[in-house]
Amino acid sequence: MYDLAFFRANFDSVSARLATRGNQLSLEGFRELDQRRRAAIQEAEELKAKRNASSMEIAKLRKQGVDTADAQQAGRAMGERIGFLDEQVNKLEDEFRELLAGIPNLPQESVPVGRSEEDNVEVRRCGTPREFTFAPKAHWDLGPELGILDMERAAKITGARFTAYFGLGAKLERALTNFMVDVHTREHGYTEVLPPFLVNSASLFGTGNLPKFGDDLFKIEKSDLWLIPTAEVPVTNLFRDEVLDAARLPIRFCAATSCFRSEAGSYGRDVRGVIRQHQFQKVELVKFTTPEQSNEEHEKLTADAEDILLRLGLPFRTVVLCTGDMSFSSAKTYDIEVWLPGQNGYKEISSCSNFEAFQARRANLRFKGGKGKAEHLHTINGSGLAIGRTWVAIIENYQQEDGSVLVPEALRPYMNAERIEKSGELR
RNA sequence: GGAGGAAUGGCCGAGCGGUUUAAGGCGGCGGUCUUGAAAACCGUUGAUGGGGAAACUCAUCCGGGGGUUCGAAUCCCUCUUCCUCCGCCA
Repeated sequence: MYDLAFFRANFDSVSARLATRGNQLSLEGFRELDQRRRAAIQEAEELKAKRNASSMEIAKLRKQGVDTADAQQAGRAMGERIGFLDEQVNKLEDEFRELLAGIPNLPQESVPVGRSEEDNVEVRRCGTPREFTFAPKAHWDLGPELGILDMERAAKITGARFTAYFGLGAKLERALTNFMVDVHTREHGYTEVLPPFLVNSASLFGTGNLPKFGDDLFKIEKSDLWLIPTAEVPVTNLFRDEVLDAARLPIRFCAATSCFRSEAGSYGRDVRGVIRQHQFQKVELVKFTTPEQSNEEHEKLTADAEDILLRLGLPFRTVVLCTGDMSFSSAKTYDIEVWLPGQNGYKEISSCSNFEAFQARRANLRFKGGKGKAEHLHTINGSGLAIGRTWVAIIENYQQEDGSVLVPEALRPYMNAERIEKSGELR
């Protein structure tokens, strides 16, 4: 979100750059609205100044025992007019807020201009997809065969797009979470945080999910609480309405949470397996930085996420999203895509974005150096990584001809097993 | 869930209808003194919006929202959060 002064001063350039995202801004009415707002403010404030002076006068006269009925009558009339004008100003400012809150972030200069996924640009590729000497299976076949994954029973107890894990399958999910959090906290300098999984709507406004994208979320009935779609929401809002000491920046947080998404409008996409679920686990990385630090910290955060894939020996590629494919709040986004033999292609496993001051303005996140004024900080976040999709990548990439799955070296201490084999527990 | 108490600037804290134009302290910043520092002393201090080229000036802000009044940090209503006690409970 932009503040009004910035928007007013830069309307034309903002408008031109937003066009590259496929957004059309209508200039209509904007200047006229602005004019009316300022006129109402001016008249109201002049009247308020008058009323203040008159009240002081009344106080003085009454001390002297003079009758002030006429002055009080005049004051009452002024009060009525002020009330009317204040109401006008509030209405106009609400209109502005709504207008400004609905405008997406500006893409950085380095973001390729494009219209869809097709126009994203690959920036690097690591590891080589394995050559199988047999036909590799997809996880939706392999998981049930191993007795570690049951989607049908999960559909019974809850519904479509939910799943249940058993035995070493459940343990693999837990091992991945611990492994990722350990690497990020011990070696990448992040502080672990365990936030609430439910948030209020002010938090969702802060990250840009509300007011436009409420349909993607699950809401708790009869309350102002929503299930988090990602840990980004509670963690980014930790410092909402606060002014942080510049010396503390950058602040790096790492949070493992469940995530809940309604997936409205994704019918027919990724319907098989556990690629797209209403509930999934994710380790999220969130940074608060100064404007000067943010690009470098964004690159580092992306590398921190990639490091998990390197350690697990999973092939991946990283793409920079084009202007038309970026999310509402982002100024620049890298997607990391892992190789999945079951799909014979790369699939998104992490999305790392620099939001610059966009979320900071909405959530009123500020920092202050020694002498200067408080200014909005920059926020960055990315998955490090999505647990469910990493689970899929391991099952599919490490499958053996006999139907078992080899556990990657890095995970063995967490699994206390070298291999996932058929379990008799689930029939 | 019940009964009480509380919320004031970056922090602590006074004020409880009209010189509050929010006291005082801490912290921060600047200065005096000092070889330097500390201490002491002096000065200074927030946010948002309007007008102005600027100096500056006006308005708003005492948890949020509403009300009473010529005038509200102060009185009334309401919501939120925190504290104490009781009840229930991982």
